[in-house]
This record gives sequence, C-alpha cells and structure tokens, in this order.
Amino acid sequence: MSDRTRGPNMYDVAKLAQVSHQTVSRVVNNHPNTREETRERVLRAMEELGYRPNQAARALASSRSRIIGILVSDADLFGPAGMTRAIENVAQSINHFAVSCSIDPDSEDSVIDGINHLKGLGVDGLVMITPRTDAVTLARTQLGNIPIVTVDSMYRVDELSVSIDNFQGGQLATEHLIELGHRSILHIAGPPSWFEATARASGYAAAMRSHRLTPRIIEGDWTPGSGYEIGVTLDLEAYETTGIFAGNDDLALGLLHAFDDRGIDVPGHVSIIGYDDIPHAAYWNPPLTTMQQDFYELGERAMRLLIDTIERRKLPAAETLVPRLIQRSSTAAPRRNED
Amino acid sequence: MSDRTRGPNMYDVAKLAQVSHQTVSRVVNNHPNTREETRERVLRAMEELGYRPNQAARALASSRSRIIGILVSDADLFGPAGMTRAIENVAQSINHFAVSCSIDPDSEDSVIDGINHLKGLGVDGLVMITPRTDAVTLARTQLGNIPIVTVDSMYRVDELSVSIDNFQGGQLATEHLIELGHRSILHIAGPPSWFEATARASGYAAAMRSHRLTPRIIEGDWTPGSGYEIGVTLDLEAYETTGIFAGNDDLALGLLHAFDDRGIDVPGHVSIIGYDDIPHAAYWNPPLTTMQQDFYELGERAMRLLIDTIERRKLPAAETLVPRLIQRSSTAAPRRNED
DNA sequence: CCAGCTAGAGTGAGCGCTAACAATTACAGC
DNA sequence: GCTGTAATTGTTAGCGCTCACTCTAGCTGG
Repeated sequence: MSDRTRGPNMYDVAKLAQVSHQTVSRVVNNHPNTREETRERVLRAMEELGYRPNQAARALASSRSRIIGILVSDADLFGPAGMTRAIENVAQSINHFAVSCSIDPDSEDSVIDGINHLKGLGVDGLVMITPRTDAVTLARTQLGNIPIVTVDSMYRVDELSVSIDNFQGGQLATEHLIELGHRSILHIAGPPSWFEATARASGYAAAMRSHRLTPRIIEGDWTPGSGYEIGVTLDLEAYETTGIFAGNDDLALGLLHAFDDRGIDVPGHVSIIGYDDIPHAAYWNPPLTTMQQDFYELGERAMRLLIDTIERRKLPAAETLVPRLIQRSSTAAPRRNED
Repeated sequence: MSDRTRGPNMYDVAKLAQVSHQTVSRVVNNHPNTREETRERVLRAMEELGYRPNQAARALASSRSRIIGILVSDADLFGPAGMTRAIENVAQSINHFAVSCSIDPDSEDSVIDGINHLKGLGVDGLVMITPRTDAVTLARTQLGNIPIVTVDSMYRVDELSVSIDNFQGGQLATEHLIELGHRSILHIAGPPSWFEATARASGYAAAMRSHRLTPRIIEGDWTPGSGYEIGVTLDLEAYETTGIFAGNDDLALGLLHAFDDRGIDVPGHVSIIGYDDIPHAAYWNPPLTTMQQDFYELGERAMRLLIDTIERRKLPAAETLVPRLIQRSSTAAPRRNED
C-alpha cells in the first residue's frame, strides 16, 4: 500500500512487456530497428498502465526540454495575440510545449527578466514577437546558441525570421485609394519605434511618389484614442484631403468616431482604409476597408521554422507573407462636385 | 577544452564556494539553518559562474515542476485572453511557469488532448478558463489530485474557484435602464451553454421582476454577427421596447450596426447597455454604456488561490468579484413623447 | 568534565529518462 | 559448418537536482 503518487515509469512498462527499459524508450521515441511485434507489445503495455513519459527526466537526460519560449510584447494587441495562439497550437500538435512571457519592450529590465525566466526553464528555442530590434539583439546575446526566430520584425538576412510585408501592405492600401480616384491622401502612422509602422509608412510614401503625389504623414500611436484626437483636430480642407490610410484599425476607429462627432461623412467626405482587419472592423459604422493579415499563419510558420532549426532539418530561410485588401464601405471614389 | 555546452551546475558552485552541493541547494531554496557568511559565499559563487538551477533536474528530484497549466477555451475573447495574461504574469513573478493550452470546449477529444498535454508536462496545478462545467469535471477525474482552480465558472462549494458575479452584473445593468425610466427592456443573451450567459440572464430577469416588469429574452451567441442579425429583424414596436441589455459588448456592437442601418437612433429611440467594457467600446457610435469586469484581477486571484492550495498555505475559499457600471452615451432616459 | 542538545554542514541514494556501448540473434555466403 | 554482417535487444552510466540521513562542532547545565 505504498502511496505511489508518481505514475508508472519506463521500468514498469518494460516489466509488463517483458523487454528492457531501453526498448520502451526506443518505442516511445520512434527509433528505428525495433521489431514490429515487440513494438506493439510495448505499446499495449503502455496503454494498459496509462504510461506517460516524464518530461523532466527526459529533459534532464537529453538536455532538450521540448519547451519553446515566446517573448511577446503588446500581448493584448490583435496581431501578437493571434500569433501566440498559433504557436501554442503548433507546439501542442508536435508534442512540444509553449511558454509565453509578456514583456515591456521599452524596459530593458523587463526584457532581461523575461529572457532569464525562459532561460531558466531551459527552452529549446525562442520566438520573439516584438517590434524592438534591440530586444532581439539582447536576447541573442543572452541566450547563447539557442535558436531564435523573430516574427514581424525587421528583415535581416543573418537571422531567422518570418514577417508580413508591411511595405507592400502600405503600398497596396495606398494604391486602393489612388485607384478609387483620390489624390490627396494622408497617412496616420503608428509609433516610429515600431518597424511595422515605418514600413507601412514607407510603402505609402513609395506608392504616392510613384503616382507623382505628395505623401503627408501624421504620427499617432496604435490606439483608438490617438486616432480620435487626431481626427478631432484634423483640417481636411488644408490639402483637400479625401483619403486617409490609417496605420491600423484602432487608429481608424478613432478617426471614424471623431468624424462622426464632427459630422464628416465617411466615405462621402473622406475615405478611410485601416490595417489589420480585426474582427470588429466589419461592424463599424461604416464597415472598414482594411488590409488583412494572417497572423495565425504567420505564427505557424514561425514555429515550423524554429523547429526545423532546432532539429537541423533544413537551412533556415526568412519567409514573408503579403497582406490582402478587404474592401468594405469606408472607402469610395471621391466626390467630384468641386471639379 | 571540453565542449561543455551545459552551464555550470550545483557542484561547480559548491567547489568554488568550498561547500557541499547540498549547502548550495539550501541557499538556492532559502532553507533555514545556513550561516549568513556561508550563504553569501555561495551567492557570490553563483553570481560569478552565472549559475541557474536546472528546472528539469529539480522537477525530477522533487516531483514538483513549478509549472501551472492553463486550459482556456475561446482564448481570443477579451475576457479569457486578459485572464490568461494575468496568470502568466503572476506565475513569472513568483518564479513559476505558465503553459496555456487552448481547447474547444464542445469537443471532448480536444479537452482530453489538452489535459493530457499538460499532464504530460507534469503541471503542479491547473487553471481552467472555460464555461463548460463538464470539461472541468473531466479534468478533475483525469488529473488525480492535482489542484484545479476554475475561473468564471459555476459556483460550487466543493471546488476552488474565482468568479465574477454575473447574476449581480445582470441585475445592475438592468437596474441602470430601469432607473433611467425604461419599462420595456429586452435582453439579448449569450449561448445558454455558457454559465455566464445564463447567470446574466437570471440577474436581468430578477431585476425586472422585482420591479414588476416582464422579462423578455432573445438568445444569440457572443458575436457581433449574431447581434447584427437580431438587430436587423427585431420589432421594437411589438412591446414598445425602449431598452436593450446585450449579453456582451460584441452583441451590442452588432445591434448598434443594425440599428444604424435601419435608421434607429441610439439612445434616442432605444437605449443599449453592453457587458465587458472592451477597449473599443468607448469609441463606438455611440460610445457604449457597459458593465466593466476586471479580468486581470480575476486571473491574479485565480493564480494566488492555486498557489496557496499547492503549497497548502491556507484553506481554499471561493472568491467573487462584482462588475462595475460604466456609463456612456448609448443609454438615456426614454422619450416620453408618446405619453 | 561529560552527557545532551542543536545549529550547521556533508553524504549517498535515487528521481525517470537517454546515450553510448555491449551483447545477442538471424541469416547470408563460401 | 563457420565466419561476417546487420538487425535487434540489453547493460551501464550518468543528467543535476532533492531528500533523508549522518556527522561535526559549539554550547548548556548538572
């Protein structure tokens, strides 16, 4: 009547299947060179005892924890949250574990804390979902030779990364407005410390210039509050602005709200295009035209890239996704009454 | 020149500090009965070598992993996401680790998968963020004597749980409308498989009846799409409805959008109150009156309750939070023109 | 001055697994 | 029949910790 609180172990399975514990280990790890009949006997024994390998022992013996760390800033934003979930799901599906850890990218201490936390756990790899490249550099020096994949960050050839092409996204959004006939288009950008923000702004500027139009950019942060403030004070007449490309949907929401307060009709008076396609955007007033990004797909790719690197299966290669235009009713051709 | 890829271990520290490995262990774990001078010598050695205890070895030897599992359904909803983050943060702050795992509560397989995944990791405790009580029961039988804390689920005295008082929340929301002068108030409820939905609906019904008013409930799911569909077909004149209590903010958004399409003014024609206070709600048109819930606080409490139970520090006790009314402009006194 | 205590430090076993190596078997070829 | 090779299985030694002990002072009190 021992209070055997620990479950059955490899030796219990081995005894029941009448093999050595090592054979059980081979079956568990899908090693080749085990006779089919033996394999099945072991599997039956495992089933019968309800055996589950002890991860701690495994990690200790093999020095591979099967744990992937996720360092994520702004974890409650739509994009980062979706990626984090995707990574967790992929991890689970391939018998790994994901531990996510939110950081404040503006505080070096917070980043170091997070890295140490994850390092202490003995993660096999790290996914970084943060716009701050300095945080990535920091992690890289702290973590020795543990592979790191960055998501949606700056492109750098010497790094593993997956990203969405924010430059092209900015271009596409801007071109949508240009195609509708807009000529004076304003961009409300996200904070310049975010690579995504500057890339979208560059895409916008490039598209404008390629059509011989003058880019004008106002800087906000990513919040509806910031969009609202800008929208309340914005002088649309100054440049006869008829189109606005907002750096993300939240900014667009703030603009929408401000324009509603001011009695400025969207898209009658001014067209607005957002960026992200958050689930609510289709239900705003008016429903928002926006650029859709598949964050889930991005997270999945990041995870696969990382696992491939850990298992040295193939050469690392940076991957890029392109966002897609979702056209709704917040954009339309400009009124030509004034012509 | 050994390719010592594994960092320094306890014995390295012990040698440098000229003590036994056990003394190092005592220092690491803050055991009493170590001389202050010795303690400091060990700490210095640890510092010098950059020693970090190996969690796997620790877990193997002590059979305590310091890992908390989070089983969360609808992980991209505002509430669950906030709670998950709170739990992760608390875990980090007390030197534990949180591993979250999304499940589909409608699929028993998915729940079992999730539980096994976490069980395989050897979690010390589990937080369940799911409305399905059967999933909780399932976890309880699968997990043996690993403590489980449920969040925002059904109250049951024999369980550890923290929750927001959805009944009272429903009452408060309804009473807000009643106080404004509304008499014919409709409730759009969430899916009845969610305890939160039925509790809010009960609170609504209780408030109505205590004022001798007749409760009327339409059932939706939690999405804006569902709110929109209901809003499009809803006949407000049938009962001279002047107030609507939506089961959550997303439903309210759908209603707002539908009423805008139909030219029904909010709050002029009908007042709407939501539930959750998601960050966007303040920027909708009109800004939404809603019930605020502190999910972060809830997650923190869940985590503390769990840790207390694991360490048998104090008697488990169920905790309850009360939501708070956030008044914005989607609710107003009903027009009395018809009187 | 010595039994009796206790704070402080050390010893050895073992947690459940993997990895390297050793052993056994099966069977081909000469 | 015997050697050689490949396929399969077994043996042994840790991985880095914690736990239950034992051991060594230093001190008290009679």
